[in-house]
Amino acid sequence: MAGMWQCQVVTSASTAGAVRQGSLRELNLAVVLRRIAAADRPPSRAELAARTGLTRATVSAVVDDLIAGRLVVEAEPAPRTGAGRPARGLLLAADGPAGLGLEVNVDYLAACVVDLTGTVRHHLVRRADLRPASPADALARLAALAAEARAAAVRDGLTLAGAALAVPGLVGDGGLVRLAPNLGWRDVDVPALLAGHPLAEPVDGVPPLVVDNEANLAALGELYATAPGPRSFLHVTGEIGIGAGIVLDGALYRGARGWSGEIGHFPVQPQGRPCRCGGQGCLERYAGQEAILAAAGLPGAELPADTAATRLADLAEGGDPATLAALADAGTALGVAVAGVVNLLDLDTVVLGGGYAPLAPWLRPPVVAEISRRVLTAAWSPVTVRPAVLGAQSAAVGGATSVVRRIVDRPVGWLTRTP
Amino acid sequence: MAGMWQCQVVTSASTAGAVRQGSLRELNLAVVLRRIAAADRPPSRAELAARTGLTRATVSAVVDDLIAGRLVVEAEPAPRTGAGRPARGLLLAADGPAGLGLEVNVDYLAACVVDLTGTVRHHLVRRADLRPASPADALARLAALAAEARAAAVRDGLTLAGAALAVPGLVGDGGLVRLAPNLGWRDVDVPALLAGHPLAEPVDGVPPLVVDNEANLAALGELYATAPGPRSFLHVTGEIGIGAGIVLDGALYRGARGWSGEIGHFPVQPQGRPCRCGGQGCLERYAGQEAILAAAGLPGAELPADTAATRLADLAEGGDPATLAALADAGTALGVAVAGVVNLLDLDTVVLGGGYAPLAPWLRPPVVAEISRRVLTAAWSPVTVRPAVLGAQSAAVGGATSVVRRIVDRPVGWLTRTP
DNA sequence: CCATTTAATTCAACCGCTGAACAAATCGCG
DNA sequence: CGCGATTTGTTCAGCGGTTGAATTAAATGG
Repeated sequence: MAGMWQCQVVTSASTAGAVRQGSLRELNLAVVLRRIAAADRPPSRAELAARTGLTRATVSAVVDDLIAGRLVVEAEPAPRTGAGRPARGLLLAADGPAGLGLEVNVDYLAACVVDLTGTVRHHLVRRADLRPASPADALARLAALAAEARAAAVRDGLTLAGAALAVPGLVGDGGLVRLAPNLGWRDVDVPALLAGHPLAEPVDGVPPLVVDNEANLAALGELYATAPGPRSFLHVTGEIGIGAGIVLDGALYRGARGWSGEIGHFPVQPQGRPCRCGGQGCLERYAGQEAILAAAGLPGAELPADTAATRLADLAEGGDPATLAALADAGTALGVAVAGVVNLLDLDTVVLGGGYAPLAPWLRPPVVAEISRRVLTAAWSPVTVRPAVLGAQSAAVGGATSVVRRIVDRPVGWLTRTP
Repeated sequence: MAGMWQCQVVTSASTAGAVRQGSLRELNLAVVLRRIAAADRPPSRAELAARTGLTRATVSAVVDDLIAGRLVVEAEPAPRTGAGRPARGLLLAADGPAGLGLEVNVDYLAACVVDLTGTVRHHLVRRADLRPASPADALARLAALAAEARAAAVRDGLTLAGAALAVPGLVGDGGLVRLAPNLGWRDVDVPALLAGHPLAEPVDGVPPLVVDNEANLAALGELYATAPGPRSFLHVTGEIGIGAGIVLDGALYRGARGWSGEIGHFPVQPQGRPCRCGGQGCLERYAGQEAILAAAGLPGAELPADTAATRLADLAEGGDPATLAALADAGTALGVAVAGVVNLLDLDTVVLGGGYAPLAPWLRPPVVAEISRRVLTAAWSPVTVRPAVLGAQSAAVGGATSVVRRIVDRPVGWLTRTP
């Protein structure tokens, strides 16, 4: 709201369709459910009414719908408050819909199940070098892992409401992976390759699948895991490539075609090292995994991403001079890029995720230094730089959470779907 | 808070309040009015009903409200169509509310009046070197110009619904100008200095004032002037400093504190020329007005912004080698920065505004070249680079338009305000 | 001149929120 | 132990606003 005074905030004016009679209930279901999800302790109907501005009567009716739809349950132990009839707390249901998060990466496959409360109920990881595997083969193995996760969810009485697949590459419309360089994928049509597998077809209770970039889903995971934390931030994922997820006002910014966040080719040294992208001096050539390993004098450029980060962290912990210097240089390059982004987008939080998370103790100081050198507004309000709270494989968790988060944001979609 | 009238999509994770009964009409007023504003020819009630999904009965009721509130008029000459009762076209009223746009810049003051249809009804410009003037003096002269514009609007039967002031600097909450380096302003409290002047106090029919960055308002002006054009783009304003307005999905992105768009200190040459910001090799030192003039061998670094741009354009037109080389270098530097932004935000349109607009014929080629070199996704879909359709002083027009645009986006605010 | 066609209005029905009254459940005090 | 105070949650008439169909309005075409 800066730059504005006498500022009228508009309450959700959609450019899309008209607001029909039923939309009222649809919107209020979302308002109440979001409030329940965001509360730190189970709120009562009366409290929700006071907070939202709705009547207690309306809140009761809305809550009845939510309970009937298995999205909300009443907390059994009534929390003793002062005088008066004791309130019945409302909680998100832990045994209702759940989300399935999947990830295919260079050296592992992952699947996880997250319930409506955001709890990770299952998390399966299979290490495997997938670079030699064909896309069809990799996806077949992923489907098997997904079936395993789904069976575990069913055993818990959960209903999978959808699935999200994280891939390290550019994703186009319809689940088409245009390019995933480190996997060696190009124009891989994921739904087509999964045809026949239960994941791909929305029959029965089987969910449809959305495919997204791993950096995007990791950023969403961070958003949900830190709620109510900052609602706008930059989430930088350092792997072989460097990706950024941009969260603006609580929503992931995807860009015109869904390809936002390409920070790896930010020019940190325009006359510097040539890059395979055709440019020169790209960030990736200074703060990418291979560049850091090379600068630290480590041979294994073929190391798995998290192994590489752990190796570097161990060496830095031990005070290895070459590693410390490599990390300082990488942090400076990263700081130049991050400062540029912060200047452009006026963000107050930067999250170091993926392989950068374990290296944050050494990367953070140079990043902070570059920010305070280059960001003009840093003098008025500081920029927070911190490691991601979710560690590696946060993309799968973020994807699964985004599935259930969609239900919280628009519960009518779930309510009208269940028999 | 991201923005003043940023269109919130209903399904977004907004913490907004509850939807009451009256909100229904409020939202539908906006839906119908926006549809009328966006139509290329005056739509009938029946057509609006079909497009929005509302009933004809509802649309009629809504339109009655809008006509009663002087926001909409019926087009008199009924456009002859085929058989059946002829439709009565609906238009935005040209004699209802209007917006006042103001601009204070280094070498001129401007005021303009824009009516609801987006037509610029009046545009007053006073050339004056404002650098020696005190903020209070500059604002007093601006207030006189505003009064003149207001009188002209009243003569046309227009009602000013609000005013927006563009300043070349960082604007904080409450209309506080934190820093406007080229004006020599620091922590200037605009509303306080205007106290007593009719602009500042919302008495009578006199509008309240919002203060905003000139690059932001210029970008909004471009958005409205090109509608229905691209809904996401980067608008780069080249003056003494370089500012960027970021429009994402039809709304100006303001950043966490309203200070987004600082592109002038994008690192195009990290080991390059030192900059007054403390960094090195900032874009401003290569593509700012002073840098271009110096490289072209022009002495007058003190030239007014538009004069400087015109001078350079004239010289380039005449084939002056030094000027052509200076513009090529500036374009390359600009292209490096723009490519970084496009990579990050996945935008498909870049607009060269302000002083860059007349120089676009020479700046565009190197910018395009850098984009195609450095933007990975450019291969799949091209990035458009073009000059701004509004010339200089577009910020005042953008500000005035933003005032009336706010009414279109939330007509209930106007309807409940008129006696 | 009348059937046809499309536009706009009217009106009873209905949906969902409101506000107030009422029932439920617990605490505090005598 | 009992009764008022207090707060929660539900019930119900009322009402704003949309819906859908019927009705009126105003043109074209044979």
